Parts: sequence; structure tokens; C-alpha cells
Amino acid sequence: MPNITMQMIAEMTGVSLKTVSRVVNKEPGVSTGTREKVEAVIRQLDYQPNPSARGLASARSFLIALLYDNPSTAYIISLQNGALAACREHNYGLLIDPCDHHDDDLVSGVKSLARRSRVDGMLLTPPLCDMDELLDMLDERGLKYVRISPLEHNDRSPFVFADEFQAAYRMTEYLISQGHSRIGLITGHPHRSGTEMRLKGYTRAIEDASVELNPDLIVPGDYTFESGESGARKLLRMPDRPTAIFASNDYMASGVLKVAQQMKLRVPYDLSVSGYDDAPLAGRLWPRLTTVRHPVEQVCRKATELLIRQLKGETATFDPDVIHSELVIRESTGPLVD
Amino acid sequence: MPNITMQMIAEMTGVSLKTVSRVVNKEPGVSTGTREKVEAVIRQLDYQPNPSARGLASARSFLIALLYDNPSTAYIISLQNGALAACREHNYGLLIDPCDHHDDDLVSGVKSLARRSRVDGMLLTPPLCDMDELLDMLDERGLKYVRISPLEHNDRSPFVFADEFQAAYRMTEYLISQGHSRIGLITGHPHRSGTEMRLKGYTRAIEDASVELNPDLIVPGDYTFESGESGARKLLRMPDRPTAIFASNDYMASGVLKVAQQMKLRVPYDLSVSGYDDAPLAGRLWPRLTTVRHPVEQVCRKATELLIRQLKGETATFDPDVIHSELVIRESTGPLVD
DNA sequence: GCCTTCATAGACAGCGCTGTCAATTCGCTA
DNA sequence: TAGCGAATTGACAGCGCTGTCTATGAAGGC
Repeated sequence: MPNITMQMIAEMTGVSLKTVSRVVNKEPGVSTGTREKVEAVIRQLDYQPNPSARGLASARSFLIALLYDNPSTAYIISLQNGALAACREHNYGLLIDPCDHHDDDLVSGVKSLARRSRVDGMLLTPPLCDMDELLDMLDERGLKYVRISPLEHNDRSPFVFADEFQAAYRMTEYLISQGHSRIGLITGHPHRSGTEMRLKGYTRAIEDASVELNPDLIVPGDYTFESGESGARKLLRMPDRPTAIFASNDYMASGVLKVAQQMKLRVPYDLSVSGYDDAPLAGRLWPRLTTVRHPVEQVCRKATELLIRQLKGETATFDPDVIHSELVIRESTGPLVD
Repeated sequence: MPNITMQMIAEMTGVSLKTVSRVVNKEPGVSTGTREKVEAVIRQLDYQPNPSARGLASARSFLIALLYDNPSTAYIISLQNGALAACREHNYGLLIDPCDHHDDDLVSGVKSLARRSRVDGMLLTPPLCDMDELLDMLDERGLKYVRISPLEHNDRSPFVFADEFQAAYRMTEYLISQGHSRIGLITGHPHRSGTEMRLKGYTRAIEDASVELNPDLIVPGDYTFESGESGARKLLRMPDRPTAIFASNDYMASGVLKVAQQMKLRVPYDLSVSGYDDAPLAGRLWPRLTTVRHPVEQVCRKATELLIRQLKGETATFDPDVIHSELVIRESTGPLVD
């Protein structure tokens, strides 16, 4: 069984090769009658165009690359699923590429990937999306890319992000509504996107509620379990210890839970704990974590759609889509009891 | 800056296009002198062959697909990393494809993926690697594939797996060496590979140690956190409860930990708990889990290498590589205390 | 010294599609 | 009814590479 080619479709339909090509690519300039006739034969034979031939003739690969450098497997999988959903819809292939942003050869490595695989565009995730040298190289090579949750929301190139400020604001607001006024915050890694927005959401909510903003209640973390532990120790050893701790991600929150357990504090009676991200872990801990569902998948999907739209030459709507997050209230938080 | 082509290399070197092609593809029949001359120019210009043109001319895509259907993100990432390592080395591209093995259209979905993307081969992971209809379709289409940890170690097609029997045997042996004789086992999902090997490793170790094999101590699980919980409850409510529980994976083990905590059992003093897989979670729980480091990444890497070797027409060594696992002893297990 | 043999190199014809541009047809208008 | 622009359609030349087959030259046998 030889593979089906456009030529075969053309012969069967009685039109030219080029017309079939037009139908397949949904190009304008084909009459409705012809289009339907061709489409019928295509469906009947289940014809699929040959990507190599398409790529060779059109100097495109219909491939995009997803670059990431992140220790969280759940985060990566969410990214991938979002990108894949968009790719499938638009018939693009997705190449994944784990990087190491500490690697001195990162830029040349990505460059070589681009040259080897001939991808049409790239999706850059944190922290790669904030590396200027990398962006410079891509610009220079004329490679299209979309940044996901970059630190700087500048207009150097399109990007997509989630409303982490608002989400952190609402989480803090919720804790306040539960009667808490001494709310500790363990911040995220200083150079990661999100960290600042989450911090700002917290401080703004505190201020808006006219609760006293005590800087001692804000302790630094770096998104690791261990930093959650040490942050919790610092906070819980304070003479006037907080009654709630908002950790900037779920790993740190689970570190808080561990320390609380060791200190015989009952969660949520003695201490409310909330996280951020809604990592799979969050629902498996005991008690289950109150957290923010970070819509990573949707963000990446939007980003991919934006990239593909650009590749197709459609006017890039330079309106950075903001994706909304959702509070997930579980058993690790509760009302203040005296 | 136009792209560099073989033609350009040929002109610069003063040889024919075909000779450059031979050098690039490491084909024989080129004298050392010519080869070096061509290679020098290739390096100098940093020439990269055009995959589309290669693919079109040779009717290959140099792409392989990794199919998976598994809820564990850490597992998937390990698979991907293993496959990527091998792909990078051999200059293949990797397309990932999450599937749903409950989907009635799975086979046609994969078929359509194969036709659309023109991948040269596929990597099948559990449980997809055990779906006969899927294998039938691939055989029919002449698509090469390698199975990863299949249930049946038959010779229908190449496969790679880890020595889970031996690993479970050694874990059980270790628990016995710590003085435990009433060792509960929570088994894995009945239709998953590994489950049976882990069970057999346990029973054989018990028998070999001349400990009485009590069938009541073997309770069914399905690799979920919840099944770990219910399994633990069943075991720990027995009048003569086990002093150690070996859960067939880390999620279930963490369920056991939760129940132990709720029942005020101190781990490992009152109860030793061990898991399997060495999932990231295992090192983050408290106490940290004793477990088996399941070499998923190496297994997938081997599988990918095997697949690529087949695609290159090298005689497929039909020697299913067995990858060895390692015990990771942490704080969740300890000697029996009276 | 002539012919065979092998190792090396090149010529050439596509692979299946798209971009360009020319040809044809159609629907109207005057 | 001829004439004109717009809408359709098709012819053709590659895209950059590989497979096949042929040409060349050197080495070796008689």
C-alpha cells in the first residue's frame, strides 16, 4: 500500500494538484463545489499531507519547541499538556527541550536546536523567558517566540501570564475574613516570576483590610520544601506567632505542615496554612492544603495559540491574555479560634 | 543570510553533493582525506542538514513518538528524559503523545498520529504496551516499536524492563533482616506491569526466609494514595497487626503514613513503612520513605536506543536489557522493637 | 603489459509539496 | 452581444536531500 499523495487525490477528483493543495491548506480562491468534491475524496482516502514535503517546499517545519528548566514535574506536564492541546488543534508538532539555565552554553545549545530541528517558533518558560541573551539570539535569528509568565511585562515580545497578584490578594483576604490578623508570608525564590506578584497581592490585601503590615511576618523562601520548613520555624518561634501562614507555593506549605506537626500545632485549629499552585501534592497531604489553582495549562495553551497565530501571519493581538486563578479551600485553613 | 546547503559545502570543498551527503550520514565509501576535508568545511560553516529534505528524500522522518497514559508526572518526566537523552545522541526528534487507554478511539488516534506525523517508530509505555489491538495495528502498518515494562515478556516485539522482582525481594529481605516477620503488602493495580513482579518478589523472599506466608497480610491496592490508606486501615486493624508494611508504590506508602499518623502509630518505632519507585514525594514526607529507586529513566533510554538501532537497520539484539534497581533506606523503616 | 576487481566519486532523477504566474472561466455592464 | 475585471484553476519550477547507477582510477593477477 503506497502512501496517498496529493497527485492521487488530484487525479481522482479531476482537478489539479495545486487545487488540492489549496483545499488542504484552506487557502481562499477555491469554489465551494470544487472544495467539497476534493474534501470528500480526502476524507474517503483518509489522506494526510506529508510534513517533510510541506516543510521542504514551504521552508517551514510546522514544529514548535517548548523550552523549560524547572524542577517541578507537575508544572512541566501542565505546560506540555497546554501546549499539546493547542498544537493538536492546529496540526503543529511539539518538540520538548529541557534546558539548564545555569549552563554557559545554553544560548548556543538553543541555537543549535533551532538550526537542527528547524522549529518555526519557541515557547519560553520561566526562568528562560527572562534571559536577555537568549531573547537576543532568537530575535537575531528571526525566530518567533512567546514568553510564559515572564518577570518583566515589557513589550519586547508577546507573553502570557496568570493574575498571581489578584490570586494572592484574594487568598490573603480570605484568611483575614477567617479572623486572622497575624498572617505570615513565606515568599518565593527572589528571581522567579510570580514571587513578586504573590508578595504584592499579600501586602496590598493586608493594607486594604487596614490590618497592620508587620514586616517581620514576611520571611524569605525559595519554593523548596526545606525553605518552607525553615521559614515556618522562624515564624512559629516568634513571641507573638502568626495564626496563619501563607506559603508562596505548595512545597513550602508542606514544609510548614511538617514543622507544625513537629511542634504539635494542630492545623487548622492552632494554625491555618495555605499554599499556592494546587500541585498534586496539595490534595494528598493531611490535612489537605488550601491553595490557589494556578492555571498553568491554560496559560501555556494560550501562549501556544498566540505563537501559532503569529506563525500563520495573523496579526498578533498584542493583548497579553491574563488568565484567572481560583481559590481552592480545603482543610488546612479555618477560622481563628481563641 | 541564506541557509547553508549541501550544495554549498560541495562547491566549497570541490567534491560532489553526493559525497557530502555520504560524509554527513557517516556512510562508508569515502576516503579519509576527502572525509576530513568535507568535515572541516561543515564544522567551519556549522552546517546542519535540513530535516525536511532528508525526510522527503529518504522517506523517513527521524522522529519517534513516546506514548504514555499514566497519572504520575514524575514517571512521565523520567520517561521523557530517558528518551530525550537517547534522541539527542542519535539526532532524532521526540514527539510526545499523552493517550487515554480507556478511549475507544485510542487505536485510530494513534494510527492517525502515525500518519500525520510520519514518525519512524514508537515507544510504548504501560499500560499501552499491553494493548494487543494497538500492537496489531502497528505491526500491520509496519511501524517499529519498543515496549517498556510490558506485562508479558513475550517475543512479539522488543522490550525493556527493570528487575522489579529482585528489587521487591531485596526490600522484603531487608525488612526481615530488621526483625520483622509480620510484613503487610499492599499490592499494585492488578493490570499493571510491575504489580505481579513486586508481589512475587515479596512472597519469594518470605518463603526463602522461612517466615510463615500469611495471605491475610497481602491486601489489594491500585497505586493510588487512597488505596494505600484503605489497605493500611485493613492491615492495622487486624488483631495481630503487621509491624511493617511494604506498599507497592510511594503514593500508597504515603497513604499508609497518613493512617499511621491518625492511629497515633509512630513510624518507624511502632510501624515500619516502605514504598517503591522513589518518587520525589518519598523524600519530602516525614518520615522520609524507605523505597526502591525505580530506574525509569534508564529503562526508557535503553528502550529508545534499542528502537533507534532497529530503525537504523542494525541487527536488533533481541536481548531484553534488564535494568537494576537500588534500595533507598531512609527513616520510615527500622528494626523491630518490642 | 593487459584485463579484472575493488574502492571511491559523481550524475541524475526524483521524494511530495508550495509559490509564482499564466490561463481560463464566469458574471456583469454597456 | 462584445468586453472587462474578478474569481478560479492549472502549469511549472524548484525546495535540499538521498538512492541508484555509472564512471574513474588504482591495485593486483596472469
